[in-house]
Amino acid sequence: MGGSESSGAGVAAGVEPAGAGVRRAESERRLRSILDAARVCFGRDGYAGATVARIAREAGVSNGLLYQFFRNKDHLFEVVLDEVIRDWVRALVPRADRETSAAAKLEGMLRRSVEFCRTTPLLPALLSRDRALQLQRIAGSVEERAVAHRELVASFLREGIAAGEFRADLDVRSLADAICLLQSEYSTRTYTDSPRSPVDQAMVDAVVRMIHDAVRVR
Amino acid sequence: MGGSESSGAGVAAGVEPAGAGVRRAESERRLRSILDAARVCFGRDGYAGATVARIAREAGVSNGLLYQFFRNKDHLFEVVLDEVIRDWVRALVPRADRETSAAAKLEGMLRRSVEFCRTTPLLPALLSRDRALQLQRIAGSVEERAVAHRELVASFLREGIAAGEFRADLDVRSLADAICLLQSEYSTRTYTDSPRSPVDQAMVDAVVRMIHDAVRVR
Amino acid sequence: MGGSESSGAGVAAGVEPAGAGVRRAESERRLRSILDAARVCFGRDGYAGATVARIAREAGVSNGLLYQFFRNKDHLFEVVLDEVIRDWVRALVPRADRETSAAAKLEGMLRRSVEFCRTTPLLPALLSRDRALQLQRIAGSVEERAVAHRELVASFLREGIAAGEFRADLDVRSLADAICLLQSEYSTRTYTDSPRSPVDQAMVDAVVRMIHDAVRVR
Amino acid sequence: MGGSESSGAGVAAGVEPAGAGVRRAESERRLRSILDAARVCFGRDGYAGATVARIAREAGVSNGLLYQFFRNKDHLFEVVLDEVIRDWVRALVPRADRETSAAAKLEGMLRRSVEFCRTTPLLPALLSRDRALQLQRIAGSVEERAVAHRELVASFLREGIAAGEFRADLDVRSLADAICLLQSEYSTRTYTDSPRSPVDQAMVDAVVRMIHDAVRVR
DNA sequence: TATGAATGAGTGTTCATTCAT
DNA sequence: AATGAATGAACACTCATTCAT
Repeated sequence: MGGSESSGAGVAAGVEPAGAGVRRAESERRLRSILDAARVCFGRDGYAGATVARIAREAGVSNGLLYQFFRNKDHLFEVVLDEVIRDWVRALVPRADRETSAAAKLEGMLRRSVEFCRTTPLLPALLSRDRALQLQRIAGSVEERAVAHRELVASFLREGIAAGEFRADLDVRSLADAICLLQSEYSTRTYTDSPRSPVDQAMVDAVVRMIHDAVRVR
Repeated sequence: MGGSESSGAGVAAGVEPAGAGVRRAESERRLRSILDAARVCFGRDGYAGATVARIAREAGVSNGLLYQFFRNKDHLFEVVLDEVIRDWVRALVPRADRETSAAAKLEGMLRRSVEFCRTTPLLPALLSRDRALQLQRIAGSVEERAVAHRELVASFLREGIAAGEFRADLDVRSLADAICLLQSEYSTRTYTDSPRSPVDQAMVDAVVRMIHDAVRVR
Repeated sequence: MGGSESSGAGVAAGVEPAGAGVRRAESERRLRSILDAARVCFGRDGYAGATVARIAREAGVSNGLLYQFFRNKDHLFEVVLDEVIRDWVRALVPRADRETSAAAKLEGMLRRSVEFCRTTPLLPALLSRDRALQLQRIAGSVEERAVAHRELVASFLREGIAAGEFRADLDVRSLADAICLLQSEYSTRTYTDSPRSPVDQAMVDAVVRMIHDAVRVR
Repeated sequence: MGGSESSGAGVAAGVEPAGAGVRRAESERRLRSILDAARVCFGRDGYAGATVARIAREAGVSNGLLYQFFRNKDHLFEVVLDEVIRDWVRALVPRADRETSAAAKLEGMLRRSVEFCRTTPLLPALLSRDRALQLQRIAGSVEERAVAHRELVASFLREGIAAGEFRADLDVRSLADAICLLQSEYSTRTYTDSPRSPVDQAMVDAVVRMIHDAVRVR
C-alpha cells in the first residue's frame, strides 16, 4: 500500500489541480503531501490542535500553498476526512469469493478494519467522538458514513438470521451499533497505539469471538 | 448526588487551599465552583475549545482567581479529570449486598456507568479518545485509572471463572479490555447524546446480553 | 480644545469601560488614547491602510487591548467615525448670539469647520469619498450625518430666502449640496495639509465670497 | 472614444514593450488589456482593495505577466493614474471653435469633465482624496497634473479679467483652486454614483451658475 | 484574597512577488 | 514571451497568563 493511501486516480474530489504540463505532476505530488501531512496532524492533534502552519511544514511546503488547494482549514479537513473514510469503507467490503457466510463477513470486516488502521496514518480516530472537531461543521459526511456503516453491519446480521446461521431473536439495530463501535474503537486504537493498551492479535481474536457468541445459534 | 460530584474530603489533591481562618470556607466554595464549571466546559467544548475566561465566568469568579488554585489550564484540567474519574470509578463498585454473582457485577457496572454519565455533567467523553486533549500531557493519571478499571473487570471475570459461572477458557485480559471499552463508549455516548446514535435502553440491554453471551458457560 | 477632542463625558457611546475603582481612570485614559491613535491612523492611512497593530503601537498599548474595547477593526472604526462626526457637527452649529443673518451662519459654519479640522487629528477626510472605506460597512451613520448636514445648510438657505436676504430663485437642494462639498473638502484639505495645495486664509475667504455671490440678491 | 482610453502613441510612458517582431502587436494588446483592467479595478476597489491577481484575471492574462511590464503594483498604479489623468486633461481643453469667452471655457470644462467621468471606467475618484492610495507613493505625477489643472483654470480667469468679462479684483489663485475642486468632486461623484447624493443635471447647472456668479462683473 | 485590565505569542488567512518551466 | 505554482511576510483576531490594585 505504501506511504500514501490516496484514492486511486485524481487525488481528491473537490480539488482542481488544473494545468496539464510537466508541472502538473509536481503539483499533484505536493497536494498529496499536504493531504498526507494533514491526515497525520489531524489524527495526532485533533482539529483544533492541528495548525495549518505545522501541516504545511510537515508537508514540506509553504504556509500559503495550502490555500491554493483548499478554501480554508475546514475545507482541508473535510477533504481529508472524506478521503480517509472512503479508503476505510473500501477496506470493509467483504471479499465476495472467500467470505460467504454472514459470520465470515462480520469477522473479515473487523479484521480488515483493524489491519487498515494499523498501516494507515489515519483519523478514524475522528470517527469516534472527537469533541474538538466541533463536528457540527462537517457532521454531514461523517454522519452519513456512520449510518451506512451501521446499515452494512445490520444487513449482514439480517442475512445471517435469514440463513438460520444467526439467532432469530437478535436486536439487529442495537447489535449493529455495538459491533460498529467495537470495530471503530479497536481500529482507532490500533493506530494511535496508545500505551494505554496496545491492541494485539489476542484482543482482536477475543472481540471476534465475542461477536460470534453474540449472534450464533445456541 | 446533588449538584457537585466532588470527592468528599479536601476538594482535590494537588491544590492547596491555604489559610485557616473564617474565609477558608468561602475560598473553598469558590474552588468548588471553578472545578464544577471546568467540568462542564471541558465536557462540552473539549480541552482546546474550553477557554479559561469562560470557565471563570461560568464559575462566577474572576479570570485571575483561577491561577491562585491552579498553575495553568493544564493543571486545572488534570485535577478535573482526576476528580471525575474518581467519582466515576466509585460508581462502578458493585453493591456488595445485591450483586453477588460475577455476572451481576459486570452488568451492574455497565448499567451504573451509563446511568452515572446520564446524570452527571462530566467528561468521560475525555476518557475516550478526545484527540484534542493532547493526552500525552496528562496521560499519566488517565492511564493509571484505565488500568485499574480493566483490572477490576478482570477480577470479576476471574471470580466468575473460579465460581464455575463463566467459561474457563476466557481470554481474561482481552475480554476485560473489550468490556471496558464498551462501558466507556456507551457511557460517553449517553452523555454526549449525539444525534449520531442516541443510546436507548434497548442498546444497553443488547450490550449486556452480548457480554453475558461472551462469558457464560455454554 | 487641547489634545483630545473627545465628546465631553463618557468617552464614546457603545463602549462599556465598566468597573469603578481607581483603575477606571487609567483604563479610560487608555481607551482615549486608542481612539485618538485610531483617529490619526485612519485619517492618515485610510481604513485598509491602517493596521490594528500600528494603532495599538501609536496608542502605546498592546495589540490585544484593542479587542477589550472593540469587537473588531470595523467596530473601532465605526466608533471613531461617529465620534469625529459628532465633534465636527457640534462645531458647525451657529453661534446663536452672534450669527443672526443666514449669510453669517453659512459663513461661520464654513470657517469653523475649516478651523476645527486645522486643530483636530481627524478624518472628515472620511466624509469625502474614501473608497478604501468600503463604505457599505458603515454607510449608515455617515450617510445619515451627510444628509443632516445638507439639510442644515438647506435650512439656512431657505431662511435667507424667506428673509429676503437671498435670491428667491435659488436651487436650494443643489446649492446646499455644493456648499457642503466645499466645506467638507476645504476642511479636509486643511488637515491633510497636502503639499498639493495648502489651504490658506485667502482661499477660505475666496470660498466664502463665492458662496455669498451665489446666494445674495443682485 | 471606444473601449480603450489609451493615449495614442506607445501605450504608456515608462513601459518598455521591447521586441520588434510580429509578436510585438500581440504583446502590446496584452499590455493594453492589463492597463484597462487595472483602471477598472483600481477605480472600483481602491488601491488596497484591488488585487494584482484580479487585475490579471480580468485582463485575461497570467498573474506573472504583469511583472514583465511593471516593476510592481505601485508602478502599475502610477502608470494607470498617469494615463487616466492625461485622458482626462485632454477632455478639459476648450473647443477652440465654439468656446470663445472665458466663461464659456470654464463652463465647458466643468461640463465635459463631468461627462468624461460619466462614460469612462476611471479613477478620477483617485484624484480626490482617496486616502487608501497612500498618495505619498505616487504624489509626484498627481501633484504635477493638479498644478497644471489649476494653472489652466487660472489662465481662463486671467483671460476673462483682461477681457473685462470677469471682475478685476478676483483672487485668481484661490478661485482657481475652488473651481478645480468643484470640478474634480462633481466629476468623481458622477462616476461613483454614490447613493449618498447622485449628481443630476440640476446640480451641475447650479455649480456652473455658482462659478459664473463668482467671476462675472456685477 | 480577589480582581480584571493588560499583555503578546500564536492562529488562520491573504496577497504581492518570484521563478522554474 | 508567458505561465501559474509557490513563497512568506503581514494582517486581524484570540486567549492563556500576569500583575498592579
